[in-house]
Amino acid sequence: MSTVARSHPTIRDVAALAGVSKSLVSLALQNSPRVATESREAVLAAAAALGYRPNAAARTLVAHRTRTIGVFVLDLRNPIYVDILEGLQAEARRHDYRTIVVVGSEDRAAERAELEKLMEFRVEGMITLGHRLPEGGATAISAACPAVLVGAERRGRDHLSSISNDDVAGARMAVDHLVSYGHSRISHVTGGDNSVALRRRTGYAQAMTDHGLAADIACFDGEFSDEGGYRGTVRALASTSRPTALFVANDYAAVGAMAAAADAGLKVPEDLSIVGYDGISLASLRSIGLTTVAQPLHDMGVKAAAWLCTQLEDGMGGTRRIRMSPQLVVRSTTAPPSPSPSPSPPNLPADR
Amino acid sequence: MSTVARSHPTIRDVAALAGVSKSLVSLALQNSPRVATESREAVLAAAAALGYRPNAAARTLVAHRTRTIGVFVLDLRNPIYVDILEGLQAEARRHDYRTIVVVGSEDRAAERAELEKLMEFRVEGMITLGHRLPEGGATAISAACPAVLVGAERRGRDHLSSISNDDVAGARMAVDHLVSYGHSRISHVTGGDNSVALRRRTGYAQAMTDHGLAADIACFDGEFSDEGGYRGTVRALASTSRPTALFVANDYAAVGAMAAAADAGLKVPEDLSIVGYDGISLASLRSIGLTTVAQPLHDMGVKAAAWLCTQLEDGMGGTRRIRMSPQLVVRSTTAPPSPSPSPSPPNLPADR
DNA sequence: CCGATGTGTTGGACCGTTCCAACGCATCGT
DNA sequence: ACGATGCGTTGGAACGGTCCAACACATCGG
Repeated sequence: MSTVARSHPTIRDVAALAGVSKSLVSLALQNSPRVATESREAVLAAAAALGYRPNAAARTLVAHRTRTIGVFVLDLRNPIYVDILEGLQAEARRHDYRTIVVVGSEDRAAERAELEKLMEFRVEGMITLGHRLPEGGATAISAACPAVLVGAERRGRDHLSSISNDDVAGARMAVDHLVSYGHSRISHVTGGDNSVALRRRTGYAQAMTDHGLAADIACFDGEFSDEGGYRGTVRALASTSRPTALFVANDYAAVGAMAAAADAGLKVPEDLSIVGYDGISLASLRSIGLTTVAQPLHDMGVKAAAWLCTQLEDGMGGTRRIRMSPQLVVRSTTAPPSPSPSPSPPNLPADR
Repeated sequence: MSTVARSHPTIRDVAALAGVSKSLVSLALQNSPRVATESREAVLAAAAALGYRPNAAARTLVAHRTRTIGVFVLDLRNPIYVDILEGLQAEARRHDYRTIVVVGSEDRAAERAELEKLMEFRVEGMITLGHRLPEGGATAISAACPAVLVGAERRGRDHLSSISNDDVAGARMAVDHLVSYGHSRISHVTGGDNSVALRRRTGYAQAMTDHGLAADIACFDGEFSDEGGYRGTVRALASTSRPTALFVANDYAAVGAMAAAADAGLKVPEDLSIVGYDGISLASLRSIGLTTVAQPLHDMGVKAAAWLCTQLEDGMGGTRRIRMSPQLVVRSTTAPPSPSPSPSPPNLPADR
């Protein structure tokens, strides 16, 4: 009892059963005011009886609209994208747009093909979260439809909208916070040489300078990951004038930094204060309680969708670059430096 | 220079430019062997010149196939679904199927509508990760197309395929591991009363009984979350015969358990061993290093897609229930119980 | 009684593809 | 010289909807 012939009933089948023309069925289903209540009910009943579902392909073919926007997400493992995605979908829904999500993949060719399929589906707009578009991909996309890049800042030339948090300002907040606690030997574990990491580094350096701590600027190479944060922190702690506080490029790396501190026998925050960046939910876990600079992730998603939808609705082009302000969230990994600067450094972890 | 008229060129435009008929263009683009090389090149050149992209809607309308499978994901915040999703997409791609993802939402109506759209798109099959389908949704879906439920075990009646890990066996692994370390006072912090949590609890009880530890069975109400694990653990530690080891219902809750242990002044694993469940990447972070029962997440995704695709390709119906074996991953939160069972319990955290 | 007006319904064109039957034209065997 | 064969190409039907012009029919005002 399950070798069902999965052929879907069409509008004609409904029409036949209801004893009306297919045109009338169409009208009735869009509940046009000009169909007689009697025939409307007949149509509805017939449709229900047959389990009729309109065929989206046929509809979009004639309507020339899909009311769909494509979303490219670099990496679903990174929860910041999930938060953004959520905001974005809610807002799109409000404007009566559907979203279809493509997840970035190791296999660049497959990824590219997937994007191509999106265009063949005739998505009306695109939003990318974490852009690592195939070379020329950005312009290829923007040639086909309006697009908004989230979490990326575009340099000058191309006409793509973007929306991002102000990394420079965020980094300054982190430093300001630590300075307000009385720290001065504040080091930075970087997130690599991508543009986001670079901006955070810049903000760090600027803030230190502004506070008259230019001499204490010290950056250690890290990465946007647990491991990267661990490695950078090991090096930072081994340096001659050991920092009393660390600004780490993102939350994952900050968690790695906490592990490195523990391995070095340092207590957080007593012996070492740590500030992360991003505000992922991991940071708020009880056993972590990381002080961090939180991006307005949900809001960034909302704004991105809102702007894209107005563009689509008003048919107006034009590019906008929105930059939003992050917010410091103080938890339990920061505190004033301990009064007694431990004179003999405790056992350092083996450098790996 | 950017008020582009975004009207897409059609196959006719290409034909006109190449000086051939639209039929030939169609043939050439599917590179049929029977078009002259000369005209093929003309077509390709014209298509490139115009930036032609086939219209997926038109294609599927006539082809009656979308080569697309719909995926419903309950909650992207839970990384186990992301792992499954990844495996699933890779496998689907191998079979030349595309996937389109719908994310669960608070707004049940919106969620339902989204699912409905999926059917209107004529996805050929469905996979659901973490089923919380609108009532009757499961059967509604299976009436429209073949479906596979991942991470759910179906009871008897309906004809839906499912694939899950063997929670009972996994829970036994956790207990066996702790027993092999010499623990006997092993308590369980539960994951609530959903079916998955219930099965894990059953496995725990069975294993305890098998080891002759039936008298030591003790379950404390928790939840699949940081908070839930914390609360359950606080209660477990307050019990008269304090456990030396804890089997916690999932990894998030286990992380909460670690926090509770720390708040109680207990060291993990010296004073308390903890085993989680799921094998999410959070568990492998340096500062956590959780011993856990890992589900073969990626593989579950692969198997789900593989089975669905064969069903679609061979047109054969029939339901399968696959149950896969989880695997114990030993890290640093488990150890033999400390020889001196601390006589006076240390300061307990305030119950909150 | 007739034209105007309005209400409910209908056939058919159209959207952009794919596919099929049929075509023109060389080439070939007899 | 002529039918058969093959290759390359073509028009047109179909897919399942939407929408428009046109229709039948009743009602109404003058």
